Amino acid sequence: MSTSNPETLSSNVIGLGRCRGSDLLRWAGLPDLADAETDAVVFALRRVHAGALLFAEGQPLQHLYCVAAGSFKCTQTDLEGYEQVLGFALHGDLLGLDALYEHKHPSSAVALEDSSVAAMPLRELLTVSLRVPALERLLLHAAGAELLHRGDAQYLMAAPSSEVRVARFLLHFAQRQLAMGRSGRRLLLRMTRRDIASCLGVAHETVSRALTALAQTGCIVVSHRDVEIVDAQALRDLQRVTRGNARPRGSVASA
Amino acid sequence: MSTSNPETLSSNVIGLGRCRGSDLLRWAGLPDLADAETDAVVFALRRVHAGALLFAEGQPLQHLYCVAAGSFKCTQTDLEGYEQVLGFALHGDLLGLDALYEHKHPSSAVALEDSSVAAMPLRELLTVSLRVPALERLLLHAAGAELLHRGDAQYLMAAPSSEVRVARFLLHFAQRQLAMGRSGRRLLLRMTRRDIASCLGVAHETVSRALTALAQTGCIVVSHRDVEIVDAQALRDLQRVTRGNARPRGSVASA
DNA sequence: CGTTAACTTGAGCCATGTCAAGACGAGTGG
DNA sequence: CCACTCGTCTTGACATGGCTCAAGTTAACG
Repeated sequence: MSTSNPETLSSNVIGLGRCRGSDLLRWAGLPDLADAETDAVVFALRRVHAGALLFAEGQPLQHLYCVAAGSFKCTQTDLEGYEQVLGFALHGDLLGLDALYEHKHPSSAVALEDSSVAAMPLRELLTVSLRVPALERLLLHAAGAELLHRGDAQYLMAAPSSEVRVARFLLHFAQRQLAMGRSGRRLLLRMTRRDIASCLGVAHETVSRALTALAQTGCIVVSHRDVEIVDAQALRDLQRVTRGNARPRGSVASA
Repeated sequence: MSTSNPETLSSNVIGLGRCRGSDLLRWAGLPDLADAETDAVVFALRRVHAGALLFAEGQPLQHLYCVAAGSFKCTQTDLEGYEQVLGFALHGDLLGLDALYEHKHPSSAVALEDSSVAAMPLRELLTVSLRVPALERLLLHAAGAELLHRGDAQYLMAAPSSEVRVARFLLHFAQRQLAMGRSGRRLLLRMTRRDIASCLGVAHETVSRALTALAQTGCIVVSHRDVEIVDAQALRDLQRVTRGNARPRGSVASA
């Protein structure tokens, strides 16, 4: 185990049994809505060990979950058993929203590391949210955020070249890390290359090669799942490159 | 218009200036929630001509819209001006939900044909939904549906071969047509090949070729934007084909 | 310390993107 | 009603990026 920095880890909530509605609002990016009323609403925390399933495809919707600590991958399995990764959930993200249609989970959530979530019983949530407008706002805000993430994912997958896809993925991930107060340079990818590949719609070998290629240009430094973004601008510039003019031809862009 | 059952067809609402909350519930697939209370809630209908913009990227969120008649494409434009198609909205779908995060539209909606939408002022909606639980349910149901669509889109884009992507697209489209009471065999694609291509993450020429290829196998009959699914099972069978065993031609004896 | 999964790297070939040209259809104006 | 124009769609030719298969290395875990 290499992780030794306890301050970024929200170990304080892990182990405690519960959290308040106002906590969720803060985690989700709506601190202004936290008040005495939402303080009064409490939810149970639930630990999920690395690799464990939070909920599975096809299960009836019982709870919505809010990521308190750790991270998850959301997947869908097709008839042939191929696992499609839809996205990754970090601190403050809600899990299970896509089950609101039909009240049945269309996707699974698997913890990528030891994590904890706030479990929000749907039945209770629906009645309480009528009394507490802030909770309704939270749900809609989170749904909007989730839709944004999916849109971003489509944008990632639509990139013309695999190298661009990986570059966009890293930038996107850095952006989210930054939004939750962590470093936007140092990325700890908790998911496997295969997960990333599935999410981007390429072969996992291609992700490997793209990372190596990006590292050779000096944009990033890669060490296993530890990625440092050295030159974010260079990464962004990559995106305006299409197949045709992909070759930098040794032209050193005036810096 | 050939459809002769006036209940499913919403041509009656076109031209009329308004519709009721209970109408929206029925369109969205929640007929059981329609009652006197939701009958009392009225929204303005708004006509949108073919090719016209319903809302544009970056605009502040004023209304959510529910498609009463016609269809729309949802797009996102990146820095270089490339238009990414995120999906298509049909009768009963809500538009603008992804703006609930930040109250700013991250995507645009363009009518693919002469259409009409119910305009739901967000401010009013948020207060009224506290009184009328059915409306809150509608919002969450629609958000779930939208998330499902996005997930499906990712699944489409993740297919290994372009032929499979197009096959999945057709099946998916047929499924949605069927869900709203139309034929699941006869598809009228209101969008251009280029739109489909963007949505699937391939070149528009590739969509053309894939359609031709599928037509040659006899699965479908294509005439311009009019597609008939002749053998749905064959289309589905295609999906279990990966690149390696795509052409099970006379298996070549290992050289 | 042994076993397994994850990751990297290489080689070859096919699908698909790019470029280009032509056919078709819809809409417009005379 | 026809001629004209523009955008959409189709088809072809070619180069190449990325997928498949395969082997080797490293890290993780019991």
